[in-house]
Amino acid sequence: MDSDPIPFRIFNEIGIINQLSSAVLSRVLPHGLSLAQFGVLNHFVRLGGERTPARLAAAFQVTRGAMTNTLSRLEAQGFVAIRPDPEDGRGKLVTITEAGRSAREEALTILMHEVGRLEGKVDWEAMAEILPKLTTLRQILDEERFKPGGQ
Amino acid sequence: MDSDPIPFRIFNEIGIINQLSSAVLSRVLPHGLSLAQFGVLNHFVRLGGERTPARLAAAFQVTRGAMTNTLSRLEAQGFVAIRPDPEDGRGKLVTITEAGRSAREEALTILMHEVGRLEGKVDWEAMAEILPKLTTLRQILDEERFKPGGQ
DNA sequence: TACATATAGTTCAATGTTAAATTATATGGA
DNA sequence: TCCATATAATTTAACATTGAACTATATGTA
Repeated sequence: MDSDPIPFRIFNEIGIINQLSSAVLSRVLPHGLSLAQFGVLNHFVRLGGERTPARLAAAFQVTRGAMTNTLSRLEAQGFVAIRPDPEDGRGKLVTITEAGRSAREEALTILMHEVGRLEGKVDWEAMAEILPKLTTLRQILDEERFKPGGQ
Repeated sequence: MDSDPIPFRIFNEIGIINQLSSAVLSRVLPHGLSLAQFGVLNHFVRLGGERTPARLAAAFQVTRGAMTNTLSRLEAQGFVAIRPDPEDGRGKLVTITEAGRSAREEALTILMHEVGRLEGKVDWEAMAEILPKLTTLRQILDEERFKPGGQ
């Protein structure tokens, strides 16, 4: 591993961190929420308004099929409301419900508590410093079309 | 997103980078290899010798079920050889075959080429600097039992 | 020795993802 | 207006993963 080229080592560490963190976080989420589902609720709470499924899929860098699946489950639980787009017969408009807000609130509390377990172990100051570099890398991968098949 | 606590922002960026990078890398891999399969072949080329499935599962931080699946596919393609452990009736011993070495070699070349597309775009010097911090975070998550259900 | 417990590996259902095919609606030019 | 093309969303098959249940073998202790 030490002998691997830097890019491979970076992608490898990132893959493992993602595996470890998402396994735990999704395990503690309430209401059977997945991380993807929580992400959508969070998105709505912070940005407000309505979004088309296509726009959500783009925001989360997943295919529309994946977003259809996520939204169906959220709708089945009553956490989002979906209506036809009055201005585009092909489209739909999604928004969060009150139940969705409550679920997101509860989930956020639990996630914060779980992450709190790492307090004193992880040097979050150091992590804050590397965050911009991660963001830059993410943006480059995104722009470089080093990304899923655009559909 | 800017308003999220640092840990969430870190895990979020890491999740997206992982999604983008693994989607592309697995798409270009030859012989229908998955990243997990490539990882196992790579492991054997670099470390040599034989390993039990359990040890491989631990090394890659996946469940044994997942490793059973990965090894079955590798064996079906003739890329690894699996034999009973002569010293433990429950166990098996896995190693890479010549065909596996060739496949890994070819895959590595293709992956390097794909990553090469990012040359001049990504500042790998900066990435090399954050690597130790990622490694530290990964180790903490690992030790903290902030990890999948141990089985 | 015998039994309780631990460990190795497999199998299964459920979930989330991609990629491709499909249906429905928009849009822009001939 | 008509048609070619683009876009929105869904559906489906294939796949990797988890977590739990299961079988088989080891190990340690009474």
